[in-house]
Amino acid sequence: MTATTLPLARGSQDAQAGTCCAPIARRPLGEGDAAEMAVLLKAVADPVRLRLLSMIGSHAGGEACVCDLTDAFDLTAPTISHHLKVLRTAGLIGSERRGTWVYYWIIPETVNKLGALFAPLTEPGSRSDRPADLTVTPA
Amino acid sequence: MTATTLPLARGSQDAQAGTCCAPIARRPLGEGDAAEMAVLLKAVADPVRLRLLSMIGSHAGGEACVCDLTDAFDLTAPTISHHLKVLRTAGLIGSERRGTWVYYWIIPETVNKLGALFAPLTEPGSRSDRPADLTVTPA
DNA sequence: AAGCTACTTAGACAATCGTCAAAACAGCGC
DNA sequence: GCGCTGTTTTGACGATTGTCTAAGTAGCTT
Repeated sequence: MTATTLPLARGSQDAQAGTCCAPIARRPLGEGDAAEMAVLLKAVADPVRLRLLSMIGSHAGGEACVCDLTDAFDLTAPTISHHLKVLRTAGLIGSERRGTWVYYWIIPETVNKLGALFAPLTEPGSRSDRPADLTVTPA
Repeated sequence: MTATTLPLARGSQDAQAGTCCAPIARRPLGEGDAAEMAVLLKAVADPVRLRLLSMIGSHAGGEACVCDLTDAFDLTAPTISHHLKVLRTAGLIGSERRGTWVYYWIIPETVNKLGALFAPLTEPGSRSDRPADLTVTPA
């Protein structure tokens, strides 16, 4: 099998690649968008998968073979393979077999969705620290 | 070797608030940093908690009481309370009781850690040749 | 104080997750 | 072909998670 591309269909209003929704504190996340992003987040919410993703993304040449990854962990090969499958199913990485080894690379569009979700709000004049006070007088 | 594996959890060396580590594809994530970020990500890797966080962060006044949040879900109050506790334990939100109601607000420093981790990949050609000096606006 | 509302804690349950050992699959070299 | 190495699949196991009901705590109003 070759590089997998997850359907991840029906993003609400994502006309742009690498974006699903507005930053988390900009506007309430819709039910569908939340579900979609949760799938992505579940895939990275594991220390092993986080390190795998990071090792793949920062590896020279932009890709890494499984043999490069396994030694860094105290886990069996099937477990590493399982984690890679989770990342691949989520659309975070792609894979391809070339001869003996299988290579993995990051799919930046998907990673960028996460970055966009937690993008800092640079919008001035809004809260972002402690609650104002009991005086809730909106402008 | 420097203190790469500190027994006390405390984060590697983040003098910078709202930042834990370099972006995920910049350099391999350390074991401790990955564990720390995974805790944060697990807290957010749920559609209900994602929406809660978003509803709180985007609520007028910068805070929301539980009564504002419960109606949006088809879940019992204890379940909502449980999810809020998970978010609060992770340091993503703060809470305070004022009279009858309990108010929640976002802690942006923690959310920014997630944003920094998935910061967009800029130059796909050059990696790890710079010591990752991202400077987040200190609020 | 008694009753009411808002919210949290405690305990239980099925479902999912992370891990492993064993087996299977895919290429390469002899 | 046969054996060897690299990677994935299968099946199983305990641990964790999301949800509920029931009961508890905190504050207001009478």
